[in-house]
Amino acid sequence: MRAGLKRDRVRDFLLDYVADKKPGEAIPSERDLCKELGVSRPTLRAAIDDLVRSGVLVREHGRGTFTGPQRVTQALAATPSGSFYAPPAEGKWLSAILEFGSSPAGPQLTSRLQLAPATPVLRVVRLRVVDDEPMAIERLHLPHELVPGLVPADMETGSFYKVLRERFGVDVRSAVQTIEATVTDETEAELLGVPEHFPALLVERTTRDVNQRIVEFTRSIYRGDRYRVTSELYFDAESG
Amino acid sequence: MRAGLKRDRVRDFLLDYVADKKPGEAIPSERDLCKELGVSRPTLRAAIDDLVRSGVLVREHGRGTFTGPQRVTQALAATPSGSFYAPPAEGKWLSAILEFGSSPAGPQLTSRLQLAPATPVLRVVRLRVVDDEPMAIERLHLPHELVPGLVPADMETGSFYKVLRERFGVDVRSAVQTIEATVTDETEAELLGVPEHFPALLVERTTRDVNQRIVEFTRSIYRGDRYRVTSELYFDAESG
DNA sequence: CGGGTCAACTGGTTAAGACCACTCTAGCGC
DNA sequence: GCGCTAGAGTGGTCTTAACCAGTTGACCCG
Repeated sequence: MRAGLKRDRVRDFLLDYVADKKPGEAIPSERDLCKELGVSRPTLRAAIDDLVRSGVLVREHGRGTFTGPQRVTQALAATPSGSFYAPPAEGKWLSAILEFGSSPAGPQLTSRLQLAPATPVLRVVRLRVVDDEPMAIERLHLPHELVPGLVPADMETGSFYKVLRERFGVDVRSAVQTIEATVTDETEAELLGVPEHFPALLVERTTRDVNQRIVEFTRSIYRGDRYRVTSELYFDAESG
Repeated sequence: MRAGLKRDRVRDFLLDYVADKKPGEAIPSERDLCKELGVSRPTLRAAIDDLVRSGVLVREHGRGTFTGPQRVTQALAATPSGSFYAPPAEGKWLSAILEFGSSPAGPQLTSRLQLAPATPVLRVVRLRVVDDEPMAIERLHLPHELVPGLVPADMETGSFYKVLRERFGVDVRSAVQTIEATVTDETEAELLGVPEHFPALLVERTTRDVNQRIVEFTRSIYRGDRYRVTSELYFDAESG
């Protein structure tokens, strides 16, 4: 109940429901789910809409609603054996922490993180390295109060999201991400070991936890010759 | 009424309305628009939702709804109004056909389209233009037998997928797409009206119909200053 | 004149219900 | 046995009608 919006609670319920289903399995009909969850159909449909948009569910008119063809977290896999979010389990990833410090949010981050301008924000810049080769530069910003006692070493290896969950009880749930093309500036080129004006992907990501609180805003530069975003799209009958 | 869905008519109305507005200008309040267009607020909001998702409009709680920033944002998930194929400003898109012809598949396309090397393949290069501004270069390849009698004019306006469905009975269903960063070469720069070595997105897409047949392989160059890919992700409990 | 308060906007969420369109299947008629 | 049809079930769309939650500015009081 704490989570606030019914739509979000319904969506989370469906995520849990779908978690141990195989791709293509049917979920209960909308009318049944309404009764079971005690919400109206528009609300239920709004929740399903979210999941359809992100590929978790697939609707088929007249037949039913089914789990999507694959796990969402794998849908945007980057080339080197891992998603944009989860470094590969093989453990070859390392991060060199270039900056680590707290300062007021300032005007930019105020809107990005939806905080008051004076709220302390932890800023971390890290260079992500695989097999001694620099791959990406990540600039993370998170409300400092969320992670009291976090130290740079926590972010050098392993999954940061795991640390968030297990040490700070922050349960990351969703993210909105934009990807655009750019070229490296002088600093970025040097850090990544590529020429200046080299092709690169600029990825901005806003991450939320189960309660829809904004957990982090991250702006990353990925080497254009090492990263590729793959996705699978499904059309409904009317898409042009 | 011909257009069918009210939501779509409302969306088209708003697209026209917004067409000659500067970025950041306000549009009428939702309640006023309801009265003016004779639709209910949920319907009106559904239309606005589409445009917000695709970046045409921006909402601000308590203040109003405004026209979005210049950049065209595309949702990675195929939604009726914001797919990779029918971008937001649907009505205003034009395509200049630069090449249009058939030739044997050759070694490259043999694997891409999964055809025999001698199979005739229709190759189309088109420059996509919005408001007299070049936005992208598309190189399409499709098995010629799929679209007998297709002429260049079929691809200059409107939705190509609609033509496929209604004229040739080819029902596009899914696509696998990869996005990477690149910079324009001399030819591309000239066509797109940008400097050489300008940031751009290279998008490759393999499209299949309902029977899992490969319908097309497309390689496109999108202007980096006009395109941005947006996606929404949900994590399940175990994602790291 | 300054400052706080409140009313009137704005968008945000939810409800309950009606009807349409599509899919599948059981059962009827041949 | 085969083929068609009718109905039940599914998602798709739309309406009316509330109420919640930020934002703004006019107004009143000190």
